[in-house]
Amino acid sequence: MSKHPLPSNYAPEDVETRWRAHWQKTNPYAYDPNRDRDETFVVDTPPPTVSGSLHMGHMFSYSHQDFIVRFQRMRGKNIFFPIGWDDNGLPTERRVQNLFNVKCEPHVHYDPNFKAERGRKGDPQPISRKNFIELCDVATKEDEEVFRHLWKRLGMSYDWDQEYATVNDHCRTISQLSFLELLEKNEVYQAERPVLWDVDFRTAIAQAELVDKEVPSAYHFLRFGIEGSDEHVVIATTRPELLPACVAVLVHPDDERYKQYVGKNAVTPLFQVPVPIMADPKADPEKGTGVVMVCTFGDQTDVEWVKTYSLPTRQVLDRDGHMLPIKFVQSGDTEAGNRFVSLNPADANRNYAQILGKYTKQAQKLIVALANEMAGVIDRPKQDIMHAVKYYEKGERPLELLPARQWFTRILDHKDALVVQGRKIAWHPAHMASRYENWVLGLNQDWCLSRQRFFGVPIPVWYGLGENGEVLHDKVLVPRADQLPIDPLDDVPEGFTKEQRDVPGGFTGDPDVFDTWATSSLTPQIATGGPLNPERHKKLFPMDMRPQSHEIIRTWAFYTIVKAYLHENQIPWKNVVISGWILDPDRKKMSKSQGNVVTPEPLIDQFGADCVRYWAGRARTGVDTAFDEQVFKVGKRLATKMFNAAKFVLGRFEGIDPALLGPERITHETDRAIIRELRPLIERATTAFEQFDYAQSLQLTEEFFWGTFCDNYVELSKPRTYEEELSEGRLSAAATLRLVLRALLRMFAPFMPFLTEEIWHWAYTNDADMNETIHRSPWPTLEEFAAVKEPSHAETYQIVCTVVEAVRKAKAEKNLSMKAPVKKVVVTATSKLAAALTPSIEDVNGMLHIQELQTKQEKVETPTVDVFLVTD
RNA sequence: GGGCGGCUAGCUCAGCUGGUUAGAGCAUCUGCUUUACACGCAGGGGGUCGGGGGUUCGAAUCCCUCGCCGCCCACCA
Repeated sequence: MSKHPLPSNYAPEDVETRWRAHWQKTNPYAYDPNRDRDETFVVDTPPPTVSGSLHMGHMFSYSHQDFIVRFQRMRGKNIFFPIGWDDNGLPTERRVQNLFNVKCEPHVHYDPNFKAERGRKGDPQPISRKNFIELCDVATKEDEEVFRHLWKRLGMSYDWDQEYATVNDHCRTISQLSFLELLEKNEVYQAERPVLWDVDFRTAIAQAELVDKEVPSAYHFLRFGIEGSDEHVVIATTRPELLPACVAVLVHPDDERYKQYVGKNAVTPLFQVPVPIMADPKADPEKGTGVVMVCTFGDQTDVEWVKTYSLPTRQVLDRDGHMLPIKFVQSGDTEAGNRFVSLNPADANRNYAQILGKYTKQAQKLIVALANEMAGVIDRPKQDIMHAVKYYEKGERPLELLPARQWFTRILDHKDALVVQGRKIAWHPAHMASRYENWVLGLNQDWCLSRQRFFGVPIPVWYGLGENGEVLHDKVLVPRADQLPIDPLDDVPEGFTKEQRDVPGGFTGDPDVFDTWATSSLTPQIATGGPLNPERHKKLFPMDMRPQSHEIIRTWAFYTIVKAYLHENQIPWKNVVISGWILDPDRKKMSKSQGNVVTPEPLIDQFGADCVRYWAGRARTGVDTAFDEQVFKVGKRLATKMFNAAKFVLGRFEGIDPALLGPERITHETDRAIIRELRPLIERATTAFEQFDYAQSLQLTEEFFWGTFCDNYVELSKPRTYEEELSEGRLSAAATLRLVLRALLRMFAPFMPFLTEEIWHWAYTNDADMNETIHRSPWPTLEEFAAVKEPSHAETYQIVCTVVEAVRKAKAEKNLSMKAPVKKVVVTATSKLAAALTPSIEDVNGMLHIQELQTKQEKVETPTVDVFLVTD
């Protein structure tokens, strides 16, 4: 690329396209594996979910990462900043099903010759999990391209050689290795127990994936008879359809209303099932009627009570949320399976027949209708309420609790240790640490790892089969590490042949896949190579920074901390940097379902990537920000200003031998004074950035650039730069302009990488060497300006600005042009100060066209300025 | 119910390890063709820093309390 002629107008499209292409060729962001760890800054990049939609939040939070990375790079750090794509999970499954009209059937075998057909008509074609995953690869490749394109346009400084996708062999191997290691350490285990179950996705989920939704509901007041008497108690329930699963009735031990019934049996309405009435302090007399029916899998408390009192298990829902077949039998018949003792089996069975096979919601309607028809069941009219119900975050119907065999990772045992780990990490902003801690302390279940889905990393185990073909869950067959990744539905365990699959005495593969977080929690190991590349892992882990948003503290951050702890007793990174959300102007979260999403690319088209990044840079860590297009306009103005200012400044020193423009040439009072102002800016902007506060750094730099530099200094120095002779004053001004702009450009570079690179190459690099880049140039330091002497008075710059302001104000009040001549300005100051200021006051004269200057020497604390305008 | 965060000019936000008349940008008003930039420049108006207590010579900044708003979690008979 040859040096570009100075364009007359700032056209972001042109500038950005050229530099994007140039960086693509020169790869200035490559990671150097040979440099030491203490010179390296390691980022645990968030892999975006590629099958999800692109939105403003992406550009927002990814810009934040890049600011910090670019700063660290300019500080001389070797940057490890990989990029990954998260393709696991439900969004991809759904996309592939629609795209190719297929469905995954875990028990169909792999067909190596299978060819998918886009937009195929007819019924979905059943294919094996392996074939399905191959299709996911095809689809996600296309989705990745969309993100890759955006990241490049946005100017993300990734090392594109360190790219990964969470579904590729490497990631599946890392994920399966992690599982096997934790299995060996007894940190994962399988158990059959009630789990949170989504009836649409037909899978178990983890506590971290729960969300509450406020939904309309109602209390139904049902009369339970007291066995052997005419009395009854009334219970209030929101789930009358679970009545067949009722196994006990509880009251508070001190509740005078019901004390007399404890020890007796209640009889459920409609089904006439006798159940014990027991006293339990957890029964709240204030809630409902103070009487609670315990259903085997009603809610978490029910599950606890069933366990505490060894109550019988009555499963009434299947995995789709339908009412299971149940038979009510006479007392004396054995109660087993779904046979429950009833005082009146005939009525009970007739009533149950009405709801058999129905989905819960419909069953509820029917059972309420039935109760209303029958005398003595309903005690009083239902009471409508709104209450929060647990949902899977991606689900559309309420979760149920169902008994199922699942794999779990132990986390309850490690709660305290995990809190300690969290405290070893610096959270930015700091208060985000309490979100983590809150979450850890509130955990009440181990991490459910297995999902009854298809697209994901397979759980790498098989089970032996018994004589009768029953699955022997105790007989877990594991692969060797060097066999990974495996799919137990296609691969065969050692010591078996493929003919022995699913036959008595043979083996069967675990049909489940991991929770996507089981893999995502390993992004550090995926990037370093983890156990597959111990040398490199040791060098890069723990990492320096994890950037992410706050809603996934309980998932991504938490699980990553869990894995690092369980595997290595380590923290995964030293810093977590949290980005907020983009809210729409009404302060609602922008999301696709809300229809308030602004798509990213048109904004880049309109304003340029630098402006979009500027917009992101204005938001502090962790702070949710209302989307405000005004900010883009401000960014655009800043870019234009920078473009114009740079062009001008460059013209002021162009053609002068750079050897004459070093810091030692800065001899003039005003010039030394602005350098004195620049020093604290460099210090503060640097400190802010070191503390991950990019927004503060940007704000300080912007203020200095616009106010101190452009509006005042450039004007003050202008007359001297137009002198014909290469006088000391002119050289001093030219050197100052050159060096201050050079520092400011670098301080803007992390935010506006395209424009700053452009300007950098106009003036600050060797023409021949196009490998030079502002992005690998050193971040400004005080040492650069060490050769510049202090001004003779510490407050010169401020006082000069006061004088300027006074003159400007006087002119503005008379509606005069700034170039209107001023008859006289009198600055009253102490003699020492007046003497010190004289050279700078000369600059003011030149700038504001003052005909006569007087410095009056008096003993005043602060200088005063009197302005005498020309009056006709 | 618990936790966290926020409430500062019309709007979006800084400031909050206590210290001169509380800041910026946008918006608004008055001017200015000033040879880098009208995508500019200068100047003005506009806030009892959510309410109420307290500590202090001094509080937007510290403490207490109340009120809204948001997020997270728990309970959900």
